[in-house]
Amino acid sequence: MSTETVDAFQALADRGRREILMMVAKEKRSINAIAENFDISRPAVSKHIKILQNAGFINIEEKGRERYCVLNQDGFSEVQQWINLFEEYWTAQFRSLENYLATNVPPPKK
Amino acid sequence: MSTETVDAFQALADRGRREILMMVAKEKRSINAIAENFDISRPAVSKHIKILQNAGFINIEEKGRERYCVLNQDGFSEVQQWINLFEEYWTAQFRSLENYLATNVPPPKK
DNA sequence: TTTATATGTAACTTTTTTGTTACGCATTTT
DNA sequence: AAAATGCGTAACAAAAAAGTTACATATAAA
Repeated sequence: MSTETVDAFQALADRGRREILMMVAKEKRSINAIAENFDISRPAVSKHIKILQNAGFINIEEKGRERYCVLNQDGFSEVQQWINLFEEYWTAQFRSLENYLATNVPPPKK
Repeated sequence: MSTETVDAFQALADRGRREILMMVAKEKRSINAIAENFDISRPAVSKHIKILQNAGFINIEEKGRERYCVLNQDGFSEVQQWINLFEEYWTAQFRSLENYLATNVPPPKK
């Protein structure tokens, strides 16, 4: 795992990482607590978490020898913003459908 | 490229594929027209497009020997829905911040 | 009917990702 | 202080993804 990924979409490409985010959304969890819920080894989970952290999806709260993961909105916003770039396209599509219906389909008689 | 990917997030993991979507959002394009805008070979682009199609991001309109790519909302919706799963988390976060401010920070004197 | 164009696909090679084990280093616990 | 716990990281191995070239096929143009 090239743990230095910073790309939000690449970070989400892995099913396991998405599951980690779901888990952490339910409640703050330590790295080991997360690893217990997966089949893969703890070091592997550790790397996934680093990737998620670098991509801005989670923050780490250090507490003694434990490190708790909490969600970070940054990564989510980045994805959301990208999705929003297409907003214009869909509304244009919708308007052209609307227009088509208005000119080609007779209105329902009440 | 294991062209059979169906996972929306995996489909978006590749920068080039995201760029293809942006291009197609601007205007309907044939496979070759898309390939001309990339450094990679046409067959590589062809595979990317198949992946995007399988993941529900684009539809193909066949027209003679050409194949035009147009956006398909399905893939985008899938991503959007996943992002929305975390809605609850952020509103809870917000409410707890609100609550903190209300109980710990004095109101500004007008 | 030749020739050119648009595209798909198979067979590989190269790069990236993902995962593992082994080990090190703090911080708790006993 | 000694043992146990929580975690990071280096050094691989295995698997998946991405790209290439070579070739096949169908449609359009000459």
